[in-house]
Amino acid sequence: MDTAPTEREMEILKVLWEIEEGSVRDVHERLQKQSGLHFNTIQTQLRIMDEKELVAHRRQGRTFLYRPLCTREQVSSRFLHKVYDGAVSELVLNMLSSEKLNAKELLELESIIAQARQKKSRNRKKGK
Amino acid sequence: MDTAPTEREMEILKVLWEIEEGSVRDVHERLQKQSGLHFNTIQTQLRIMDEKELVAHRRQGRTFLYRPLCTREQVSSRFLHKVYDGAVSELVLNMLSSEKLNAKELLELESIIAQARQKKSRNRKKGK
DNA sequence: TCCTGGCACCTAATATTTTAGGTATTCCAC
DNA sequence: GTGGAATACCTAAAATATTAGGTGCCAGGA
Repeated sequence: MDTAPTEREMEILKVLWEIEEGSVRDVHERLQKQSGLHFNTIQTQLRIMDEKELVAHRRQGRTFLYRPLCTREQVSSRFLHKVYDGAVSELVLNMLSSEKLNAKELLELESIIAQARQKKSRNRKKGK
Repeated sequence: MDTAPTEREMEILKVLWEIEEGSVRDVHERLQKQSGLHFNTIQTQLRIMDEKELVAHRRQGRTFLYRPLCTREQVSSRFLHKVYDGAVSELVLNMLSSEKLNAKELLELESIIAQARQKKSRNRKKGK
């Protein structure tokens, strides 16, 4: 994964992130409703993405099963650095103002971070 | 802002977010070191971005001053929905695992969210 | 006045992405 | 076997993004 995924490649990756592994048909079916794209279009995209090493494939009988090589973490990290120069808190601040989270969601978020922090301090004590 | 900014457009937008408003020259100078792009290249990009309404311009004497119409919030929100189907906590979870924040940064993050939550509950009481 | 530098504006070449048609092969049902 | 369906593979057109050359205008200094 060196080149950033294009818009369409992202859509395909998203499907693969969900299903973990799938044939052209699997991806096509899930994209069909929204996009109306031709089967071959997806196939070609996947071949190109294979060349770019955004995905990899293995054979199962006659059909190829594709899996993502590029992860959501990688894509997100790239985005963070591209748009925010890596400032996570800036990003979060913007999310809070644009996404209208309810109290429960905010609480959940807070606890996610608290947990990460506690885990970190535990590890420090253990000398990890 | 309807079409998503392309890769290059994003770089230009990022400059405009920083400087708020600037001429082709301003943008070009800030991009020159990294990218080595020609002045006219930036000018053309800005013209196209103007057509797409990613930016707007006004005249100051003979020169155009461009400002971003597309905000970081918009770009981020779009990203969130495209990649995570809008699940903020998923995104944050991934950020926490990929970005290696230190304890201080985590604490800051936690407090940002706590503040947002408190503000929300205050507003609820006031019936806002 | 004349020249020069900076700019908008026009134009187009090149590269990349996006799309899908056509062919060949294989497998399964009949 | 034969026909049809599903698939990989090959190919290329169309759309879009990226890049920069060239022209002409105008303002300010010589």
